Amino acid sequence: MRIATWNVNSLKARLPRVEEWLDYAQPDVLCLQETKMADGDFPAMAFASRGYEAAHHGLGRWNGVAILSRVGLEEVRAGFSGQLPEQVTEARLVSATCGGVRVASLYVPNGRSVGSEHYEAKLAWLDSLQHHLEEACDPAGPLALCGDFNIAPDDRDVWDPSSFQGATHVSEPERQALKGLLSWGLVDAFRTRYDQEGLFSWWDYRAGDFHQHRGMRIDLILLTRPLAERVTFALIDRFARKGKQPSDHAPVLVDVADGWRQGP
DNA sequence: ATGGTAGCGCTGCTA
Repeated sequence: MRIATWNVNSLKARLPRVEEWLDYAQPDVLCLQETKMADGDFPAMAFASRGYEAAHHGLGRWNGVAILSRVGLEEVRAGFSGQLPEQVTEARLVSATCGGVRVASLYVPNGRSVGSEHYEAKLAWLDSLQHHLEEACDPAGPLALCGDFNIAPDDRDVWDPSSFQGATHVSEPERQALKGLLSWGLVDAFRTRYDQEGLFSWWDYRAGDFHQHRGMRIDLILLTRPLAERVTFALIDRFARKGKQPSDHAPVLVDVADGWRQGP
């Protein structure tokens, strides 16, 4: 099964690029973030015509997450476990079961600056995600947590660690929150295949950062062990960051070999 | 150079 994630920075602006990418990358499941649209504007037909069912959770001009699947889409849920619909004020998490895998598409708050109220809200959101895992998920089951985590797991995931002193995305509390998710029973799938530095998934639009190789790896696919043990291929598709009207993020994909379905 | 670009939507916010 090929599982992918992509922060598209407006699905309206990016739809032609997403359609093109679906056609050549052929993911079985694609998680999208920052669709920046309400559910009523979601272009479901563009995906249905390619064989993808879709679940979208969006409230308007900010955030917005979706899951596209051509291997089934069941038990769709927006927000955290136990969260009532009226408690969901930002569209940052949607989950569904696709081909036997519980898939979550998530968009962690940016945090803006360390110590700000937005930063505290980011840490609180990550804490809610941790509780969601503990209450609603099973580390022994097939689970894929995909999305824009707005955290670079390690110094090798940023272009220049010294220039990120005191910045968000690399602070110790953020990295500890990510480690908490991993300790629960998740594996950073990309790192099962590559250990080099300088492999990024996001580059600021400004100052020519992409062409200067100034980026960060903040878009992650976290898999429970039954899936992580069967990763055969992983890729950050930098070609999708080039050309006409690219997102500032590249898609990330992993292939998981069959066999994890076999239970005891 | 404390800069720069993109998206939304129409003013300034978000990233």
